Amino acid sequence: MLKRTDYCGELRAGHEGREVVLTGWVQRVRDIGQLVFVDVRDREGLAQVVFHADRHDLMEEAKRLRPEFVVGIGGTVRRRAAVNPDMPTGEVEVEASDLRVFAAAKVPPFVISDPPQASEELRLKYRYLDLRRPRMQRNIRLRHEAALVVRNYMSRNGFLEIETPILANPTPEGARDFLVPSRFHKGRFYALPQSPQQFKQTLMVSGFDRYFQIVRCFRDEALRADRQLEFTQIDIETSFIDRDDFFALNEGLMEALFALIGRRVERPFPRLPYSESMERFGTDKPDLRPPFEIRDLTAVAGETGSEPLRAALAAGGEIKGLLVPGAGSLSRGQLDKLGEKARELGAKGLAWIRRQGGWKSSLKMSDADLERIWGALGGAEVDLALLIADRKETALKALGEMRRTWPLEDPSRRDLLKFCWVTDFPLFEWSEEEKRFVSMHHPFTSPVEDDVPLLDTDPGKARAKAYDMVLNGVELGGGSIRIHDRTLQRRVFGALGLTEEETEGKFGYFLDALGYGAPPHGGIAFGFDRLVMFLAGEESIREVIPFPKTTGALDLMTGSPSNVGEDQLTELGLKLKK
RNA sequence: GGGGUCGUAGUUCAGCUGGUUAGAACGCCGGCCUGUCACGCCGGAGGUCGCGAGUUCGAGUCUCGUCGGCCCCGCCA
Repeated sequence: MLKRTDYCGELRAGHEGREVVLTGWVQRVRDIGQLVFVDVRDREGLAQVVFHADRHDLMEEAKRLRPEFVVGIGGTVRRRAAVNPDMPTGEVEVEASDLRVFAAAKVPPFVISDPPQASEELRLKYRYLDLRRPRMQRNIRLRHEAALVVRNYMSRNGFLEIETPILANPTPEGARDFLVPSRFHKGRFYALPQSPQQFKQTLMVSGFDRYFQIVRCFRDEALRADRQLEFTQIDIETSFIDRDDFFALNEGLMEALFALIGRRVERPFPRLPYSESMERFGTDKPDLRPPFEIRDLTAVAGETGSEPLRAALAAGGEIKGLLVPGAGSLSRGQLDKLGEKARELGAKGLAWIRRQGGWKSSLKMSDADLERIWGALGGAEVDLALLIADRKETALKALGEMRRTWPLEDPSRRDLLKFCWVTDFPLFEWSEEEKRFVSMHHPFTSPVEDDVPLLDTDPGKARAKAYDMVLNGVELGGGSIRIHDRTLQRRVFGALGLTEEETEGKFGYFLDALGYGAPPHGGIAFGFDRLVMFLAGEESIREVIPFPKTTGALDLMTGSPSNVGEDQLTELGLKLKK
């Protein structure tokens, strides 16, 4: 057995004259007759190996090499006559004196190269080949390094990584559970955890004080570019917590993670209450890169003579405006397109104003009135004002979406890292489907003290001690200060419409635990895959997961999920319908 | 649950208002080539047009269904 001395991708001019042994996969063979060049690839990169005619036996063997053969090569590192500046190892090559073919390879269904020359479908079917691509090797390595940063950072800050069960209880709130039938107790089921929420809070009751875990979570919901059935969270919980200190801790974690890609992070992160985020950006995960935001024009518009605006006001609506810098030269067609988009987003219509070469607007209004609105928005000559008069939520949502998707006039803004905290979320939201309040975050989230009385009178108005960390319009993580008082926890369950029996059945042990001395505590959970995706500059979570499922929830490589035999079902006390 | 889009050599794609023998590039196979590095040159093989019905004298092309990929809405405490 040839024993490797160096990785292919690590050979440099300094290795000149050294006897080396390389192992790896054949990337490409260039046979030019009396001379054969073979590029050999391993996880660190490519190296060129050259076979000369004076070693006839070796060269004949080399001519039989094909892409993806696994080889070991012994030889001497030589400086190249003609340097290849496109290759990190381009200053040297290995003059072969030994060649071992460890394995031949079938012709691969696609060439291993970046960018991939195969559909994602094919890549997923032959994932083991796709993962050989340098880009995938880099992504998976980055994932490892990110996990290492998290573990080191958390441990340095006094946190213990503690494992929690994968076989847990179904939860009445939240996403659909993956169920696991119990063979010992037929008819009863475990559920895979949507998050270790109750366990980590229980660990706080047990006095572990500072917990974290890089942990797999499971949610049986539709898949997306940024969502998988199973995904990984950085789960964190601490006791006796000061919110400012906790925010700083998490900001420090981001600082450490983004240092992996050489990016500096501006701290502290700005904080904005949910209501402000909605008013200014029309979303609870604002992208702070675009340098413009939504303004309220309700008061100004009421003073104008515009019939449609006054009618919207009379109907209880509000008027919101978005001033888009430099967009004053849009064509009528483009403006019509925007109007159509606004209607798709649920607004009744979209009005616009611009002033290049005199006032122009879709609104019939006096110049004085236009001037008034323009002034309220602070518009300049080249800008474009967009107005929506509608129900407040509709107007904000539509303008927020326009803002979010507006192309940035300055491309360098795309590269900015704009973090923020969104705080004071509503505790509950009304579920039309279930005709009851449901937790916006989760049922263990503490209400803001002042709003506790609202639990009985007007639950929809109660605010929560919940927070999200948002980066460039992407939710990286969310958490809250938890309820550590048993009585308050019961009241919240009550407000959610859970009966005494349900509460006892699903959360009995937990309420009991809270009764034995629970410290004030809180925490957060980050989407680890999304973070790595951001670090890697990828558009899909599947690019940072070695073996992901398709959006149809299939594993194209293994064929999972699969059918099971009657025996196996019977043993579990299960019978398939139909 | 809903909407959009795609499916044609091994791969990535082209294929017009339905009409002769379904093309290109890359890859693959064979030959030549002593400094290549997307090597080059010459030659060759390779197709269930995802699958199933239907319309038609005739379907890769039109219709319906179905399977699969991707994106979005709902959903994702």
